[in-house]
Amino acid sequence: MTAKTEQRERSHETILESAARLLRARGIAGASVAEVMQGAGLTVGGFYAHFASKDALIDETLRRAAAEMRASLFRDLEQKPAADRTEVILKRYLSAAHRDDLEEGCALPAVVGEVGSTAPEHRAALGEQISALTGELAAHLPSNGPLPRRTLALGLVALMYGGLSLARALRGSTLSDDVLKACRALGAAAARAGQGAARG
Amino acid sequence: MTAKTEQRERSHETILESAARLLRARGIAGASVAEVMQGAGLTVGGFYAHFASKDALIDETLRRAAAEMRASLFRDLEQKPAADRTEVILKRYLSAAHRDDLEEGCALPAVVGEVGSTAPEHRAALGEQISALTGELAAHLPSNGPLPRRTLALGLVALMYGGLSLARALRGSTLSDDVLKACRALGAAAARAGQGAARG
DNA sequence: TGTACATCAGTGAACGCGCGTTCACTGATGTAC
DNA sequence: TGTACATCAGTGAACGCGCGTTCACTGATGTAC
Repeated sequence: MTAKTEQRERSHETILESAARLLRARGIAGASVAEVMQGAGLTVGGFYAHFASKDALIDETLRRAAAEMRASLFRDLEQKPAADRTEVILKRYLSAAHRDDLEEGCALPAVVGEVGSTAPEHRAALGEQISALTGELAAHLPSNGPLPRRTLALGLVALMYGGLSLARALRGSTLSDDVLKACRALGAAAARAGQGAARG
Repeated sequence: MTAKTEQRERSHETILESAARLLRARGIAGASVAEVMQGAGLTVGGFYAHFASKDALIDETLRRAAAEMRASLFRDLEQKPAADRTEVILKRYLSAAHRDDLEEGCALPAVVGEVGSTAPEHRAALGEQISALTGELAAHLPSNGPLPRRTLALGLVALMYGGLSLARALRGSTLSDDVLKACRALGAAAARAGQGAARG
């Protein structure tokens, strides 16, 4: 592999990392091509040698960011007792640290609203990532309750996303902390009920 | 009251209605002043005789839209048995009809993400409305369970917002319907558990 | 190994566009006498 | 009641700005002989 090719791949990677940071912190519209390139130590003009369009960049960044999120959310989960895993996941996702780490946390709060209103072109990429997250979460949930595993997982994804998104929007107030706490409690209650309501 | 004053008030109202429609369908950045005025049958220039800035318009529109949402969400609830009210609320908010009626439904999906990332200037207005919604919801929940009423209410608000927001973003796929259904099921399970877990 | 040419990652200025906001203006309504 | 002037809701063109995208170019790297 030539030095030129290496350089190119390194730049591509750096651009994606810069884009991920900006996407998470400022959303799709807020992550301008110029600023993404500046964050990668490059200038605007070179962008189109790496990506066909801003939309292509966003799709690729979305996929990357979601994969990173899944990796960190489910990391080392086998070490925990099966019965505790749901609560561990809820605690990780709905933590003050995650809420406050705008540049490295989950990208959904910055992206979902725009996909629903002004950026429907990213619907497919978002759908894939929501499916992947739900599937992986379902695999970590104990089975056999009144709620099908996938139903519980999909509901928990919506609850976690909703709670984090609201908590970020309300950052700085006690209401923000209350939202996180309430979602953790509600999620845990639902998981217990959904998995073993018959046990009382 | 003079004809001039009446005209002015009518215009103010029409602008707010147009703004509400655009805000719900396209979010804060997507609701441009020019298009809001056009939707009210007026031209751009006249806007600043009615509002100090776009931010002032958005704050006022947000308050109006949230109040309308509460009114429709809790309408005629006294007619339902107390034990069914939570599920009625979940069904109303997490319905396909609500998901598909972009211009008249809840404004939160179009607004929360932006407030969290690029429009923190509306944090206070949003916080007030989330508090109001949570308070009113809590008042409709039966009390005495392991989860405090307000905790349950706050969790349900996050779940409902999260579910509707995701369902709108994924509009057109079966996944979107699945999200609504899962959130209704999870919300109902949590409410039952939260209110009377001791009963088994 | 040394030279001449080709490649191509990245630069930086320019484009057309839509944005929020401003402002000189118009013309219907309201007021004073 | 009729006339002259004041008010003010709304118009429409213009502003400066940031956006995504294009493109002629530079200069270091790679290739051929």
